[in-house]
Amino acid sequence: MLLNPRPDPAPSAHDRVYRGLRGRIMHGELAPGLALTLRGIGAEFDVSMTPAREAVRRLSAEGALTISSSGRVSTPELSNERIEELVALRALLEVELASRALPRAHIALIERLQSINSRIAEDIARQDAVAYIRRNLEFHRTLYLRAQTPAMLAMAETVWLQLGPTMRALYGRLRRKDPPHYHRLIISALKAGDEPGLRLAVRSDVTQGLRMLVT
Amino acid sequence: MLLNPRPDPAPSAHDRVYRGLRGRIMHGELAPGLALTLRGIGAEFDVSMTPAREAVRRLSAEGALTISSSGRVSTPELSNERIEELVALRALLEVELASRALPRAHIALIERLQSINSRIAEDIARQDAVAYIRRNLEFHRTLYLRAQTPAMLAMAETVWLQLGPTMRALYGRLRRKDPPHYHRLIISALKAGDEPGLRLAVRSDVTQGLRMLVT
DNA sequence: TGGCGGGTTTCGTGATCACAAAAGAGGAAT
DNA sequence: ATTCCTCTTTTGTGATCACGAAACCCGCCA
Repeated sequence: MLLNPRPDPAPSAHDRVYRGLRGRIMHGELAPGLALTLRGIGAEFDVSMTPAREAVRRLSAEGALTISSSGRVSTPELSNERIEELVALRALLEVELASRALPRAHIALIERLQSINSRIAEDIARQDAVAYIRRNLEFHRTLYLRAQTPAMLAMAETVWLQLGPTMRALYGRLRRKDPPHYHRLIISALKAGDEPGLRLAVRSDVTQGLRMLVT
Repeated sequence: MLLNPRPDPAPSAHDRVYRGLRGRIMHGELAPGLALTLRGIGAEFDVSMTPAREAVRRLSAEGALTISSSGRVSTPELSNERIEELVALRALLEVELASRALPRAHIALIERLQSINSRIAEDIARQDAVAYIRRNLEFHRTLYLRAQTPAMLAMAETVWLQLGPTMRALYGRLRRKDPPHYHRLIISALKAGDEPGLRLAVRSDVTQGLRMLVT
């Protein structure tokens, strides 16, 4: 028996479109309020309208896209109230995820987090907002994977997805020079096995950018 | 200008299908592991396969349906680990929702909750599992609506949706005779403005059924 | 009695098409 | 210069169809 030769020999068309769009939205490559068309998406991924529509509908179910009453598709423009709510959700879910990951966080994981963190510093030096967002989410996901709670992680990723376009608008405006301070606090708390400190550090890291978002 | 005469003159076909299936799943009218077909769904709602497929894909994105590698659609059969995780998510989200609703809970709301609660007692006496589940969720939704946090409420409903078929299997097995004890505790805590008591009561109510679920 | 083939039916996928509604462009009237 | 109207283009919706693969049924063989 071959071990995992290619478990996905023929990925379906709608899944390719879904994954492609999802990545761009989550990583902030699409500005808020950007209009999309089914035919355009289909042409871009070289498929017909049918799989494009399925991908769009799935993404709108996850809050990654909004569909107007007339069916027009666009990236969401979030109100301040909704942004605050989504940040509160991030805090709620991610504090729990970090807390559950803590007892399973070995030294190898911590080293991996430090490695990601140093690459975040490079992205900041390069002023690459998209790479920064992607790497920042990789930092969080790497930690939360250790919680072994896939449904909870999926919910957190759904929140990231909804905040994607808005985060781009934020970090494009923000001229950051230093890597995120609270990431170092998270790593320290992990090393020390300090759960209250970890919860506070994660909450602070998630909440930190909120002040600049609310205009 | 007419005030809200009929803001929805022509509901789209896929939305009708989506809402119909979603209600049945959330209220436990479909057993876990039940197989569905796109053509069957289309025939039932009198539409073609296209809107049926969109509705199914949206529901699978929300975890209300599972799609096998060959594309077959069925209601999910949850493992014990996933059930525990979803119950933990319910506790996390709903405790927060209740806490946010507390300062806005006027007497009219509390009376409405009591009214729903007494109707739950009737459903129990009638041994009507579906009505019981629906009314129980109505109790929780009525409270959480006061939190004025639509994204958070939507996440909680998504969790209910995923647990729908499993809850049916549980409450069908369980021969309950008394209305849920913790609902009375929730109402008492609301009356007293007792936030810690409210959080504990909600958490207990959500967690209570778990013991029987895990075989 | 229990497992194994082979043919048949059923099913999901994705492309295409007709239709209606919405958006956009461009000019005329004020 | 601005508003309004009309014609054209663009867009989403839903039905239909061909195709390939998966599931099913039923009889055969051990």
